[in-house]
Amino acid sequence: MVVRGDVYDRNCPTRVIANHATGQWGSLVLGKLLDDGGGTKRFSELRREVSGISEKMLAQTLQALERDGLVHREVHPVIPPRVDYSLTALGTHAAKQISELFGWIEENLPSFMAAQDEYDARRAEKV
Amino acid sequence: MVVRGDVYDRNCPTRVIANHATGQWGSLVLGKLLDDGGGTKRFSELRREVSGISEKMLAQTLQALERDGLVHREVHPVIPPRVDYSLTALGTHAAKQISELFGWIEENLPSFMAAQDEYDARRAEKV
DNA sequence: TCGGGCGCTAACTATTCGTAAGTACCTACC
DNA sequence: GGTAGGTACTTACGAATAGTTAGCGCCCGA
Repeated sequence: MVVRGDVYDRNCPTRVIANHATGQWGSLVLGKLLDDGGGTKRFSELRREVSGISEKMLAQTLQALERDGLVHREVHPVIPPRVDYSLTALGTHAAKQISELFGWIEENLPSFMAAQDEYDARRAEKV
Repeated sequence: MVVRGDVYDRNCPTRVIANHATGQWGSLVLGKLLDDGGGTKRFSELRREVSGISEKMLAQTLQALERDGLVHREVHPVIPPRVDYSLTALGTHAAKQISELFGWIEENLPSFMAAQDEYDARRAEKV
């Protein structure tokens, strides 16, 4: 009787949410929003801090995360326009997990690079 | 002097690895490989268990994960062909983090669905 | 002998993505 | 006073990426 998702089922809505949260841009946006301890960030701040993201993808990503209830969006009707983004309780939990994983990957970069070199070397000698 | 990655830098190799590990298919493959406690899984097992993945994407995903040193690939030269995939030490750690996040998302599916409904309702009334 | 499974790969197509521009308004500078 | 820049987006279009289909050589069970 319990309602529980299953990411391994292609028809489960869980998978869509997982993709938003762990996707290329979603994960980075969540990570950056966590950075300043649950504070708020503006659209243009995120654009600058998440290097390489386009305005289109940032807008699209933020909308998906907002719909999933991971991010809170607050519009201030002033000129120039000002919109603040922050993590919800749900979003904070997700962001912490992602951020932890990313931190671990960053620390272990040398191991990954070594693995890649080894792989490429093995490939080269077999050809 | 410390070599450490930065996922927020578009030129850092860390980002590529993060994308492989958290991407749509990579994350699910890692999760499934973790499922049987570090055992091995065959190509066709993964294809069946990760619902919706195509053979092309599974092959591509496994190659990327192998190159990054997250997955170990062992070929048995028998007929019919048999290839076993398993997690490396690096991969096990990553898979645990992903799996934890996915489990949490699965448990909280109702919260996410509620957030989406609320978002959609707000949208509808404003139009 | 016919279908199916094994682990891929190659060719083709649909979908998504990134790039560049436009929007409407304001501030600062020369 | 005219131009350059900043705000938060949206739209249009070409490029990259993902998914679909088919094929490979070999074997097994029906």
